[in-house]
Amino acid sequence: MKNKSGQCNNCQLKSSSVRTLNPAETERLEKNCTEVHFKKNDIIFKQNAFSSNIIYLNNGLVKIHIEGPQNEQIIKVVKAPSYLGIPTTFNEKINHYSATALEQTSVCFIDIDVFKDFIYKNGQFAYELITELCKNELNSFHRCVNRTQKHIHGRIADALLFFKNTFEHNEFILPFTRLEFGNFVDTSRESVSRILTEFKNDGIINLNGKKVEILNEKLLETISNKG
DNA sequence: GCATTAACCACAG
DNA sequence: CTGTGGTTAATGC
Repeated sequence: MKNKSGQCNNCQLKSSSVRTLNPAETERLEKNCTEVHFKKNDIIFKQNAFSSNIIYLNNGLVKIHIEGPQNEQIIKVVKAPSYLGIPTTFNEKINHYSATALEQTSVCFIDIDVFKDFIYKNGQFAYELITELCKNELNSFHRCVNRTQKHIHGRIADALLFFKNTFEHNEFILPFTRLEFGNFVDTSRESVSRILTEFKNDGIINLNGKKVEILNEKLLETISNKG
C-alpha cells in the first residue's frame, strides 16, 4: 500500500525523531516511505535476509526473535509505536533477527539512505534516535539480568506483568502459544503450563486458555522481585 | 542423604 | 497445541 502524500505529516504516530523534521524533510520522508499491513503470524522481516529499509511499527504488536542452535529465542516483544530493526539494518548487510506480527499490525518501510541523510543533517533527529536506542539497550541489559538470575516463577511473573503493562489492562489475551511463551522466558512449554496453572490455583490469576486476568498484582510483583 | 527445581519424554485430549 | 504425570540430572541444605 503506497503512502498518499501528506500522510507522514498528518500521522498521529510520528516518532519523536520524525517530529524534529522540517516540512521539506517530512515531505522527503513521505516520498520514500511505504506503509504495509500485516496479519497475525506474518513475517515482517527474516533473519539472514538482506536488510534494506528502516522499519517503523505504527500499529500492533511484534515479536523479535532469533533462530538459535536449539530453539527459536524470542528476544523481545515490541509494541507500537517503535522502530524495528535499527541495529540490524544500520551497519549490517543482513538481518540478525526476524520480526513477526503477533496481531494485526501496520508498519512503515523507510528508505535507508534518506533516513541516514536525516541523521547527518539534522542533529535533533539523530539525538532523538540515539535516545531511543539507549533506552533499548538499557532494557536489554535488564532483561538479560532477569533472564539469567531469576527462577522460572519470577520470569513468568515478569512476563505477565509486562503484558499487563503493554495491554494496559488486567485482563488480556496472551499473544503467545505456550511454546512461544517458553521461548520468551527461557523455559519449556511444560513449565509454562505448570506455573500458569499454579498461579491460577493460588488465586493470583484467572486463566482460561490464552485469556489471563491478573487478580493479585502485588503478589506477582513480589514473586518477580524475589526471583 | 534428602528435597527441590526444572528439563525431557510420552501420552491423551 | 495443551496439560499432566513419570523420570532424571543438577543443586542446595
